[in-house]
Amino acid sequence: MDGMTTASAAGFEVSGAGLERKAPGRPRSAKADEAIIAAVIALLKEGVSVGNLSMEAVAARAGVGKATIYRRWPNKDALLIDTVRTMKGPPPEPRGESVRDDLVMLVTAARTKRMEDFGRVAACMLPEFFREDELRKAFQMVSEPRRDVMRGVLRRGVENGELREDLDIELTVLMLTAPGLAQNILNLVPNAPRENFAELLVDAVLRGARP
Amino acid sequence: MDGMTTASAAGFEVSGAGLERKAPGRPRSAKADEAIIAAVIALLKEGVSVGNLSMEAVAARAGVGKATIYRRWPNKDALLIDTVRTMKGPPPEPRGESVRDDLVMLVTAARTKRMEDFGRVAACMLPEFFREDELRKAFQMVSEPRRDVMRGVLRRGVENGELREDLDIELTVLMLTAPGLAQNILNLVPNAPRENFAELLVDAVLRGARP
Amino acid sequence: MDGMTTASAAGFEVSGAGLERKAPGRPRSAKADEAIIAAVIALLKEGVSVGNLSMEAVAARAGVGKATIYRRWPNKDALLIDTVRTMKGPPPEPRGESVRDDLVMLVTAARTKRMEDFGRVAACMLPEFFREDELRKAFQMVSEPRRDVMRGVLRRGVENGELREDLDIELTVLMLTAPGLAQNILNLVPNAPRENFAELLVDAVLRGARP
Amino acid sequence: MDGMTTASAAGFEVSGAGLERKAPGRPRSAKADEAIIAAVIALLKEGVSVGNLSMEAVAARAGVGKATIYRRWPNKDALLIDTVRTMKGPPPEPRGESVRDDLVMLVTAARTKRMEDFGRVAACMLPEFFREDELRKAFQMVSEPRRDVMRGVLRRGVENGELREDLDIELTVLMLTAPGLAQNILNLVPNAPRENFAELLVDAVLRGARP
DNA sequence: TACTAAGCGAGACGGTACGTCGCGTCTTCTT
DNA sequence: AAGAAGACGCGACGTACCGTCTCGCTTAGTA
Repeated sequence: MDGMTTASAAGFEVSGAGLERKAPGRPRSAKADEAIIAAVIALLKEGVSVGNLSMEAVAARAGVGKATIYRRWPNKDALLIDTVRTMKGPPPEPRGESVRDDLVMLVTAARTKRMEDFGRVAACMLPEFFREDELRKAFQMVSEPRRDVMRGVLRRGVENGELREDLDIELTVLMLTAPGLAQNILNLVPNAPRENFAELLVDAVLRGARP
Repeated sequence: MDGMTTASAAGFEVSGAGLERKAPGRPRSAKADEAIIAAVIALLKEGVSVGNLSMEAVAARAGVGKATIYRRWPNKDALLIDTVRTMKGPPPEPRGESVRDDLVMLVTAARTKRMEDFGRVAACMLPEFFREDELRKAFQMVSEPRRDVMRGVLRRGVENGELREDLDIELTVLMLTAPGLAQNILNLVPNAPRENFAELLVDAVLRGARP
Repeated sequence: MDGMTTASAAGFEVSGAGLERKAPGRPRSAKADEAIIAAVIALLKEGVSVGNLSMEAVAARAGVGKATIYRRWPNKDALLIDTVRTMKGPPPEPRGESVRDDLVMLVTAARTKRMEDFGRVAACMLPEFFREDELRKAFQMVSEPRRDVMRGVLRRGVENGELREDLDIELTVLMLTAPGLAQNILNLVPNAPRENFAELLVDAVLRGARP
Repeated sequence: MDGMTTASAAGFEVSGAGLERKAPGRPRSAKADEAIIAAVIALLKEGVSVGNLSMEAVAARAGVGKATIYRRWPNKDALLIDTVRTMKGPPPEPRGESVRDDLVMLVTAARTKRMEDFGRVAACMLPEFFREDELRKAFQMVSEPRRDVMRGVLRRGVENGELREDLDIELTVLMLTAPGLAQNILNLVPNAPRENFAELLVDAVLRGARP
């Protein structure tokens, strides 16, 4: 699902099918796919809030007809989900030496410029989550691979004795992830530490997670 | 809140003046203020997402003309800010016995039904924060008093030796607050602990915060 | 009805009562009456069409509260009727020498600058006539005295042999009045004569009205 | 009218171009054009005054979105102009036998039920003429063809000796047209003749127009 | 002199309509 | 069949006035 280039699997659906017959008629233009996603990202970077991001503007910016967008995504939400997916890219791979270094790397990776842009878009979709639970799930799936990597690191730490045996993995994931979210996506807590944030956070968590 | 009864101080303004002459003309109806806020809350509770929450519907529900809303708030955002302020109510007061108990109480208080409703609305405003920084600040001000209470508890713990002398207070506040946000407002992390969440979180944090 | 100065008889009513007891309380300000009518006229002269003439603007221009207007006139129509009445003033008096000269004078008097302003306002009320027949009647009453003068001149002409014995007086009044209306009020016929209009019209009509 | 089928040439513009390339995109629906005009006429016939004629009501009655109206006409005036044009239809053709009969026919034709409806609408637009001179001209153009027919008849009468050689054609047109206007559009003169109005008027005018 | 009742400027009130914008769909011609 | 273009029905936006209703303050005549 991560490696696909066309948007056809979006809209909350999983492509499912194995070998489909080649469809008749003119094939969809891959160029259009990219132009559309790029247009969304460009507009968002220019400061257009998602509420103000109109499909009309996206189409115009991408040099594409509105129908071409709706042929690929059933609505604005689905388009945004795929945009988010594209922005995130593949999860980082831990080096595997010390648990602390890996966690610092993972927490840091969640706070790059790229992820800030991602957060910007993500935040814009939150309101819709209350309306459309499918959308929320689709969004969670975008981040799940990264959390899985972190779970792996923590499990490794428990196994090799670096971390307490009875460590609550899910809670620890949340403790390591949520502060970054609150900063990136919400930017809600005004005067939280910004320098060495990852180290500070990981150390604070590990202090209570060691045996 | 803060003692002000009319909504006129909302919309990002501070009333400022001390004893102003009574404004001429018919005064604004306090009944309308309340009816409008109540209508917003009612509609949100009925499952209307903020994106779908129309000023027209609010006016109709409140039995009020649209102009009466716009006379008080310049736009939907400002109205929602005030709604949020109203929904939150005053911050809880810690008992002052053990730091752990106070923190558990504070974290729990952030996860009541009332706060969930609050989160629902808050989430809907996030997108606008990127457009309008004033709005973000206004929103942060709504939550700041609660965070101040938590800071007080932590400082007390540092002073009486219950907590490490070099504890990073802001980081700890973030660690105690963010996971709840991520659950309440974002509900983004699917399988995080839900039972005894407050105890589990506080204990995990304290384990690394004790001397 | 023509000589009254206050607007109290407007709104399609006739004052009726003879000697009323002086009402208690503060009496209505004659200054306000005048200021309101003057404001309407001023605004209309500035090119505000009646459709765009808002009671709010009238009140502001007159330095008067809206209620002060509505205390005197039940609605915009009634106010306009009275404005029209004021603009017209009393009908002219014929000299009584030759029928032709009197008619020329009367036709001319209907085309002064003052009457053009009147026409401007009058035109603006026409649409309402289809809605409110009372309004039409009230308006007709404003012009009736002038037409009565013309009827008198024509009847005198018939009696003293200047005009045909079987002259249709009403039709002749219409023939002498309507062209001026069509020019003044409607300005609908683009290239009709404008110089010596009154003489030309009266002579053309009389040519067929002499014995 | 004038052969144009879509409303696109209305709104005070002249289509101008000769053979334009077909515009891209979905063409405007001719059905909508008709439905909108029909809705206006229907509403007016039901007694809705033009002041009370809301675009919203027109859209609803025509089963059309408001934007569809505004895509064709810039405002209510332009829509009414086109409605008026539609209501009027082509000018009547004189038989060409006697001048008197032709004039009676023309004056009569200006007083049919259809023309009364027309007058009803026309009256409603008068107020706007003072604001928007373009509108007045557009309106005059609607009636001009009919006046041209009448000018033709009068000129023929002058040429064949039925009418005075020095007859003022424009003035005579006005004398024959204005009384009907004053009755139809204004209904301002209360007790003017209504039976045989056309014959009476034409005879009165001709009495002074014969050699 | 104080009381009472209405008028007054100001402006908020519940409404209705405005003209605009964006949604997601449709209909045209072109590639 | 997909594409660009753009019209379609719908519904919300924020504004402007309507005619009504409070406000606190004159401004008279009556007590």
